Amino acid sequence: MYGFPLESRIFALCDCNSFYASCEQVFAPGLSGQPVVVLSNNDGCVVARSTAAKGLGIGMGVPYFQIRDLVQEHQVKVFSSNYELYGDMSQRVMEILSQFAPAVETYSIDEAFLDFSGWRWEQSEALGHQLRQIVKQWTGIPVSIGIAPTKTLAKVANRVAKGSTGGVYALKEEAIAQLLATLSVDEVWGIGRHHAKSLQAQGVTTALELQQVQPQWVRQKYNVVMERLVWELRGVSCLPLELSPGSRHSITVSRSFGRPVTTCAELGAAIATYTSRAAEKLRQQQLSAGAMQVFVSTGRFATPCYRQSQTVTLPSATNHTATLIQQSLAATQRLYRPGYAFKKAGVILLDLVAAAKPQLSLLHPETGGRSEALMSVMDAINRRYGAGTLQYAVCGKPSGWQTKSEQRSPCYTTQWSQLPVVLAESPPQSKRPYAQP
DNA sequence: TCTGGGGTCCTAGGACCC
DNA sequence: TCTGGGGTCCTAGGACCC
Repeated sequence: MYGFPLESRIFALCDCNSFYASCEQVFAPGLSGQPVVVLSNNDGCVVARSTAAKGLGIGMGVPYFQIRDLVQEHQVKVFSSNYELYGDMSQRVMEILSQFAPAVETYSIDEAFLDFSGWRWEQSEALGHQLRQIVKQWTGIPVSIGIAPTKTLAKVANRVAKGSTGGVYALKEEAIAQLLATLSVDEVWGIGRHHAKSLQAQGVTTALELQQVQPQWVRQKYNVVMERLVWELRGVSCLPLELSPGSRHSITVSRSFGRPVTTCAELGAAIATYTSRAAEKLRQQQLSAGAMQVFVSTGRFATPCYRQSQTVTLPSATNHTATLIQQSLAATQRLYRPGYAFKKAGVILLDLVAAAKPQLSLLHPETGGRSEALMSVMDAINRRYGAGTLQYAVCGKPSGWQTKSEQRSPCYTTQWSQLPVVLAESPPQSKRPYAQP
């Protein structure tokens, strides 16, 4: 009806099923087929459910306290999240995919878009099945694969694949309209709660109706993002595969607290810790930040609600922990208001540029991780080589502002200070060298 | 009592300059 | 004293994703 671009493309979306829950099941084979849920950082909400857990009616994002009875009754196995494990498994899956597809875009920790354009439809489908089998065999992770002429349609196809026994579904041109008619508009990739409600009020309730709406109207009423989406639903590819996602635009570290925080000192301690972690990420990626944002807030459901942020332009781009902590603490003092119960805070590093100077980084010799002891050594090094002075010590025993998983984490109980420390000097990356003063 | 964390992109509106 | 328009840059906030 609308026709495809001359050079028609084929995209595949490979999505790991119940990814975090599947990872846990890989390392506890007895749990295969059992109800398993994984909780968010503070053991607050459900962030992944195995198929059996979904079958019990446990919803995504549901607060844990609401399902506690259900968990007991059905002996659901509950895990706190282990992002290092999931990151590692993700990498293994992505490596396998890159061996079998010419171009792979890692879209998220558990999803990748693949370019299948070189193949015919039948070949694509066969390749999908082959890939699915190999990923399962080599990593233990089950995946679903949706194949279609655009990324947005590949998302739709993936939903079908997830529901089918084969785990692979190819959406050909002639089947698009029929499938979209069965999909409600809020289930389309890129249509969130807000836009769905607004569209429904305009009489656009299914994905097919959205496909048939005038792109110009959508652009005027909403924005260019949704206009692209309409074209994509029509089979016209507007979202290319992003193979080399440019280096990060921002780095965030934020947490909600285990209990309400009311004093400025405690709030500062939390923010100093987050800043330290953010600076670490910065150095790992060989970047420096030109600005930073600090934000604090009471609980989302609290009354009165207080939510404020401060953006600070740094005198010069830096990735020194001490300098960044100094700035973040000053911002915290400006943001703090007595009388409020703070439940969350965070730090966002902005205006990232490639770090010009060689950066010193410390890694645990065995695990490659960090510890408080290492962090304080790192601060000492920053003090010696960097410009700022350390005003705040990032140490201390676990307390309320650490999450439950952090409190459980061995990095707060092991005496790593007694272990030898490895000092590595990484060469500068001069893609966009930062001007020397 | 207990409600995640880390990102991206777009737009509107204000400040500022010529 | 009165009166502009257009361009750019920046920021805050909204909306979306997993």
